[in-house]
Amino acid sequence: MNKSDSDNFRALCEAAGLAVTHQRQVTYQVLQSMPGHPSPEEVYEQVRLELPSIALATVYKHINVFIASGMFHDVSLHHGSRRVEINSHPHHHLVCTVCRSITDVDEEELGLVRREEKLPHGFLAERYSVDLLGKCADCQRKA
Amino acid sequence: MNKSDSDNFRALCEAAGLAVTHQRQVTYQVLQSMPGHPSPEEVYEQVRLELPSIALATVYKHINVFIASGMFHDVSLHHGSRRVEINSHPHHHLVCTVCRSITDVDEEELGLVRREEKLPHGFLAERYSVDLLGKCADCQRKA
DNA sequence: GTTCTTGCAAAGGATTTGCATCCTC
DNA sequence: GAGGATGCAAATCCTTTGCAAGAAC
Repeated sequence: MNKSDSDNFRALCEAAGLAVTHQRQVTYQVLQSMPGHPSPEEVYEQVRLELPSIALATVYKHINVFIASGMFHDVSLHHGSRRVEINSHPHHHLVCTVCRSITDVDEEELGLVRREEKLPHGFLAERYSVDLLGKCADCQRKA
Repeated sequence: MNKSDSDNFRALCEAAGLAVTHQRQVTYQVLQSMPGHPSPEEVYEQVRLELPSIALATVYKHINVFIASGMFHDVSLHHGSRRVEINSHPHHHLVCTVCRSITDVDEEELGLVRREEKLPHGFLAERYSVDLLGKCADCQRKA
């Protein structure tokens, strides 16, 4: 990690009220260097190359505080457990980032239009699902 | 369950190659009657009101076969474990329903436009995330 | 009668927690 | 030095699996 990256990380930690530890710094740097959407296990495997004695639980804690501080995001903001979609009408989801509630919105109600164009990577799309991430009325009131 | 619902369920089971059991029928009917996006636990609680001796594992099996047969869907099609979003550029996801791979697409590349309109339920949207569900090039080739 | 399904208990995977020790601030 | 962070092990949560007994075809 060069000096400016390190300074940047210090600044992020200060803003989030986090202590700057060597382990945290390595986890952060590994995350920045990873392509795609790694799982905690995969991050752990990479971090372990540099810090062989780090614990998986520590990497989990790092990921959790990084996400809580907004340094990274979760790919999926849905609940942790499986959820069954019952509504068979085409619709999308209002997902509250505070209470994680999921509310359906009918496709027409959303006002979202997709121009017919080819998708990259030769991907064949069958349907699409939109998550609008924000705050539900209840959580706005409480804030 | 009235006669036409019951006939409908029989037809769905036949199409999917499933035996019509009393437990399955009750689980199906409970799912149809539930609002929102229930978890397997929540479905189990409801089914248990009618069939006190049903096992949670059975409800899990029911949900799995129903989803596999397309009678219901999963709310989230992402991987089961947590995934970290590293790409900080506004983008969306191509999600393969076969191999569950997730590929990023830049916002501009997607050609999706949202008209500025109010959202229902007083929801305050901060950002939105689109999942395009379909088959990736690899899985199309293999099929 | 054969095959599929159920209920139970046990196993499995993912994630969190408690706690003693160690490191930042 | 006080408070937060680490590593370890155990605990917890969610989900699946193996299997004997029972029900559907």
